[in-house]
Amino acid sequence: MTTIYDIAKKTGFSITTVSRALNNYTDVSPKTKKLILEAVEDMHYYPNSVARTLSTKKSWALGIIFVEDLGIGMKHPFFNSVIEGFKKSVEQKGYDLIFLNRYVGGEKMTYLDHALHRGVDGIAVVSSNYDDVEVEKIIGSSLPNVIIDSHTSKSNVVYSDNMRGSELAVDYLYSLGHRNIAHISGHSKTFVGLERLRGFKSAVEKYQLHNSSIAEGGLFSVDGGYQAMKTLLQLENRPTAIFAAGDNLAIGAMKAIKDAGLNVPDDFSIIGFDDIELSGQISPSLTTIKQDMDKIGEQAAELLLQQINHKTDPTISIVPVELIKRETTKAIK
Amino acid sequence: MTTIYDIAKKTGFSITTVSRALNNYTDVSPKTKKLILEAVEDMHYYPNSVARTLSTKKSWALGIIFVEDLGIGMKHPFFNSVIEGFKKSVEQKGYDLIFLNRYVGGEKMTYLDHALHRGVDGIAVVSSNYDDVEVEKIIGSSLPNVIIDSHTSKSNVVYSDNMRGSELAVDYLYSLGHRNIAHISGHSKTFVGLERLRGFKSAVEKYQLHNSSIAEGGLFSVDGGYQAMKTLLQLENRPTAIFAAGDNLAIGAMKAIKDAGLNVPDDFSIIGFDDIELSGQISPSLTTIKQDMDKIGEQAAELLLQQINHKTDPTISIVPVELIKRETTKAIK
DNA sequence: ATATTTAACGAAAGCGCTTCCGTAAATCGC
DNA sequence: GCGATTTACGGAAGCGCTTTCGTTAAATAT
Repeated sequence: MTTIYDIAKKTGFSITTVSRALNNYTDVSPKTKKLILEAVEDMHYYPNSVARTLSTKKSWALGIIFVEDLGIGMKHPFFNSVIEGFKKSVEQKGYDLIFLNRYVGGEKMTYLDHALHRGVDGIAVVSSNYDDVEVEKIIGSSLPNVIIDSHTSKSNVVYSDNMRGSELAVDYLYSLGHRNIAHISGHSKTFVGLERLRGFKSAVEKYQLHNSSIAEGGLFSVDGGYQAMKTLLQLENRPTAIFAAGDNLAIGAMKAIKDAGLNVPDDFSIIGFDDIELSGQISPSLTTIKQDMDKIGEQAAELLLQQINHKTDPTISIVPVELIKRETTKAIK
Repeated sequence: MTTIYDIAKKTGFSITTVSRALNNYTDVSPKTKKLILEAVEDMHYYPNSVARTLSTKKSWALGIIFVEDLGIGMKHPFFNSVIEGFKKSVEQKGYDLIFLNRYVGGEKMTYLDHALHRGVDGIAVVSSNYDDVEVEKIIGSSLPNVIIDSHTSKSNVVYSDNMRGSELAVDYLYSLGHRNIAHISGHSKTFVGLERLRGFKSAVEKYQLHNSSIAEGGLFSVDGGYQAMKTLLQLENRPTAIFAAGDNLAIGAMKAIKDAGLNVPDDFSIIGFDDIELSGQISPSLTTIKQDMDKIGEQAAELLLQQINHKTDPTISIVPVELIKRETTKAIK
């Protein structure tokens, strides 16, 4: 491995000058700078980021942790999209992304300790859980951070306009003539589950839809949606439309309907939330509230880098959602 | 930030002894070790991994780079599954995962340079491209590495038993009575595309299916499959079954068939390759050759760590595949 | 001409850790 | 009991950088 010393020896300058040349300091003459840069090229030198980090306290690395309940990790269709958006943004600014876990050398530690140990410049948290103690620690720390899909006033947060999404869904269903609209809700320990439910209730209130029912869908899994729909099917006062708090819930519901010998959209109109890849591919394709995952990732990156660079105050960013009309919704006859 | 010096000062021992106590060296008495560990606990000390890396040359971080042509990054359903498997395995061994890009401080550099710069202990490459010059550099370097889904004799590689997968597919189609089987191939610049094609040809040879045709599906995209199927539909001697080199290709083909007013599986039987999440959810659900992504990730982790720890020779690991029978295949009448 | 500023560079300390080498005290052999 | 090992610890160098503080020579001002 070639070091700054090798460059110094080859060019005859001191390591101080070499370092300065490399970092575009002013007090090094154009001539020697050129000489040094040539040597760098020749010897194929690249600075050791570890050494640099040790002396500058800046690692140019961002930690990312994500807590999700399905146990599918990176396969999570919403989170991986957000992370991709985040990754692209921060990479452009020269940051690397490092996935933090809770093990270091076989020993468990907190995410925060791990981040501190690694010396990351900031940390992005994607967490569905509302009050994860680990996440709380991060929020309360002095390490710059941004929280995605949860809420707190003490840190940067970014999430979709969940309430508005619910309204859009109910508005559309109402405009199609539906008057008995049910909601399959997300788990109440999740921020988004709560928000979407709140939005639903508010919309239902707006239209005076008093006979609307709500079924708990759990942790946004297909199976959760399936089970919730089954209870909805038992109802004597069956809904004609279902707004599910997540696409997977909606897909599960569709399965349950199919298994019951009924049809979407003829017997039930369905709207999901997320617009994951799958939703456009299945048949019938799912009408849904689209979250702009790329944008969420970008926003998270921006807020985080802002805090790192300018020590800004906690800010909150709410990303607009959009109704995507597809085949699972139909005017009532 | 508390350092080893703080612990030394508090306990009255030298930093040498503190360091030794922390690293389970033998020549420190149980008594002082206990004292030091208590102080560590009290002061909430955790070693600075940057400093440690600088002096030990071991970063406990693994780089991961992936090159994929669809531009979807982490959203890639096959790759993200593999990465998840890899991540889980290496995390257990105490390694962090760091995503390498080609930019450092705004300047472009090679992946290899970046890895060297960051001081990772090893690097995993998931690349569909057969002869990416960047990947070649990594393979040729002295940095431990493992290549997923490509082939080389100069490094560790792991991929599915692609040829066998093709055989399984054709075997099954043949057993259902199909005698005119077409293949929608993956791009010839990808290793897996080539291998699956090879397997297809060999199976076709085995059964003497001389009128089988092949359509180029390109880079495993849904649209590629759609286009390929359209050319297949023009054929005067239409196939009765299609084996696609990827699930997305198969899904695209199904779309084309549907758009042509035809039906799967009544008019065409279809088999894909991958078994991505989507395949089980669409309707009709896709019969496919399942790749064990978790296993691929695990194997990659194992080979890489082996090379890091014991400097083993390049080894190749081929992961078994499995036929998953679903609804897109049907016996010919 | 001399005094003063400026430009261009080097010495050395320091970031937080590991580890080689050395040494005093405790333990052992007989 | 005395020399030979062990045991338990500390000093100090070194990992590859950045940065503060000088220093010298050239450029400028007086």
